[in-house]
Amino acid sequence: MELSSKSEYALLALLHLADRYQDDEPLQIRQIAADQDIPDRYLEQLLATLRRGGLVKSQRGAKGGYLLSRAPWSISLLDVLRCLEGADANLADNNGSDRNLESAIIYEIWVEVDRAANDVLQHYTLQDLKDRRDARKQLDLMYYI
Amino acid sequence: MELSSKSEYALLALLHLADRYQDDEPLQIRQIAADQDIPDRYLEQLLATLRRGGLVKSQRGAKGGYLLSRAPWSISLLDVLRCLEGADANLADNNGSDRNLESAIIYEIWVEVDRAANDVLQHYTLQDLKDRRDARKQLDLMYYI
DNA sequence: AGTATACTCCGGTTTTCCGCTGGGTTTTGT
DNA sequence: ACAAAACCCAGCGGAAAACCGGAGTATACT
Repeated sequence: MELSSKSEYALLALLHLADRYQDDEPLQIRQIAADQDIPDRYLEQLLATLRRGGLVKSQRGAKGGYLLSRAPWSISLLDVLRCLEGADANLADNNGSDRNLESAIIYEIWVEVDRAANDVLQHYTLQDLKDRRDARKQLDLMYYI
Repeated sequence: MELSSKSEYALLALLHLADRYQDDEPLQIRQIAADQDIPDRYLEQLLATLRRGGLVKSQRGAKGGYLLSRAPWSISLLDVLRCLEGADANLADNNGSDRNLESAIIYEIWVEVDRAANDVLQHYTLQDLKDRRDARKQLDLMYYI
């Protein structure tokens, strides 16, 4: 139930990329890392994972950087988190089918918990995050005036 | 999103205790540990935590052991998990209120995810687990005949 | 062509946490 | 008195998370 730094960093970066989805100017790691105060070498790894997962595409060389490969409204938060933890690849995924009855029951409940969480994550997209942030910005501005 | 051994062990132990909630004969750590194949020294710690959380009470000395301090239907799985992770005590719990706007938004979503998961956990009690297990036992028996 | 800029790949390090173990103390029934 | 249990505290080993570094490679710009 803990939001890892990994997930947060990735989402922040993707939000950044979503902001300039229109123009095809790529955004550099250094840029994102500096803006959001994220260790750049670590962000690099995460973006590499996201690239392998097909969520972003990269442009190498000078003037290079990263771009969102799909539209912001087509990328759910579940997509992102799945991509990140899918990289760790829990191959030894104990489904608990071999354990005793009590453990199996507990595992069943856990599946329900997981589904409930995933339902929420699936229904939010990067665009939703962007919209919510922009709305909040607007609001803060109004209070200021 | 991972069911820890800690949580599973605790639930298994509580389920055991729920089974003999009627009689006031306490159940020993060794007993539970042996039945469910749990390292007893570790289980000891977990039960201590559950005791401090008020979910079980203990009887010291010979013929001692543990008893459920409340009725099985009044203890939700959320109660149990909260008790366990509350012990770790994330005192430095960053509510993200100090961070920037983007992080705050992400944190908000995470709160929703957490609530969705907790809703499921809250609505299952130890009694529910017990009932479900017993029903499953019944079912297996029928298949056997 | 040459150079600066950026990603890419691969590995190493540090820190943190989980699961687990051990030693010694205190309480209680017989 | 003795044994059986909970209690308390402290540490350990491995794995994962978080982070850093270096050498290589692709690309743009001049």
